Amino acid sequence: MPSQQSIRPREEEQFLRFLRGRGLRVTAARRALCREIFAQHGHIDADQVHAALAGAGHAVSRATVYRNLDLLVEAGLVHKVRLGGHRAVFEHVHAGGDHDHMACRRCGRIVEFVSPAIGALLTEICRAHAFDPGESRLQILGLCRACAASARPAALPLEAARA
Amino acid sequence: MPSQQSIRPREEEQFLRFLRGRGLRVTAARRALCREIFAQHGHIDADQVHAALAGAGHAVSRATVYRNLDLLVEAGLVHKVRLGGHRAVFEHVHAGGDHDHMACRRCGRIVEFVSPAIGALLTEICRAHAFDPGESRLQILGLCRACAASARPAALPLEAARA
DNA sequence: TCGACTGTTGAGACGGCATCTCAAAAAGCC
DNA sequence: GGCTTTTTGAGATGCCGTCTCAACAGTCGA
Repeated sequence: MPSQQSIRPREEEQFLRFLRGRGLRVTAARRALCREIFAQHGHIDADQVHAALAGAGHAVSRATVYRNLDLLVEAGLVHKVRLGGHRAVFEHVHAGGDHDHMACRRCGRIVEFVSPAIGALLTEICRAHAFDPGESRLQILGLCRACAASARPAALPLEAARA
Repeated sequence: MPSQQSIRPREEEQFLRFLRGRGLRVTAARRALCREIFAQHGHIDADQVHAALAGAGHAVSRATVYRNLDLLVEAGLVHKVRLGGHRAVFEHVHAGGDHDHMACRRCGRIVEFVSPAIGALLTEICRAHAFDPGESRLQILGLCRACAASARPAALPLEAARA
């Protein structure tokens, strides 16, 4: 059984390898950002990364956060997800990979789900339309169990329309 | 066979009924905006609506366009779709309804597709997670047939990662 | 180890899209 | 027509993200 400690630095190692492979420089900001991202659980947005870095004593500018988040995405270590068209959130790419999201409109909670069947259907659909798929986003916006329970039953009936 | 003419005003009627039912006022701007939206085909963004109204001699402010597009969405006559996290586009809610989108990263073309199988899977997934679905967005970003053909074969390999 | 080269950073300006503000105008009701 | 309330327009504002450019700091060769 591998020690818990050995897990975290692995992504940093991968990132450094990615940087060197590209001829990019290994800077303090990049290491700190990578470490901070992988110290977080779940989904985190650029502002939260910015704040977390400042909190950890590694204040960097917003521009640097955005630039290096993009690098982490390019390195394949992090996914960028836009839920609801607003601010983007970032998440670790886990080994299991390939999941989609349900976001609660009320409390903002994000739940991940996996459906290999949907992936297969998408591949089929793209083939049928001669469309070369790069990336797919599947999001369900609605109410999580807790918020649905506390919502007034007939206040704002959520039409089941899919957009 | 119903005349072609009878089709378009139907949405305006529905919109006016929606407005009256809500105690909202029927204004020239609202009628013009509704008429302009349903005179367009396919997807149209707020700026295009704004320009179309100006072109038709019914200039209204951007704020009014946004406010009333939201009303059309609330009325269930129009869908608001965010593709790629950028500017939102609006489309008529057709009778067939319930479709998703493929957007070409190069030329911006939007192709709609329908997959009842995916709808059924989503319903199932939501039930499994006790999640009350309001709306789902499924988008595939990639290259349309024409753009894929003209793209350099191995220039920017599109990773098939799903985010 | 040192210096030079070149990529990276920070601060703030900037950009796109959307929303907010508030006085003036218009709709609806009597 | 007069009154009340909603809607509108113009522009400010906000949010999220990107760009600019001078100063800084990795990296590499000598």
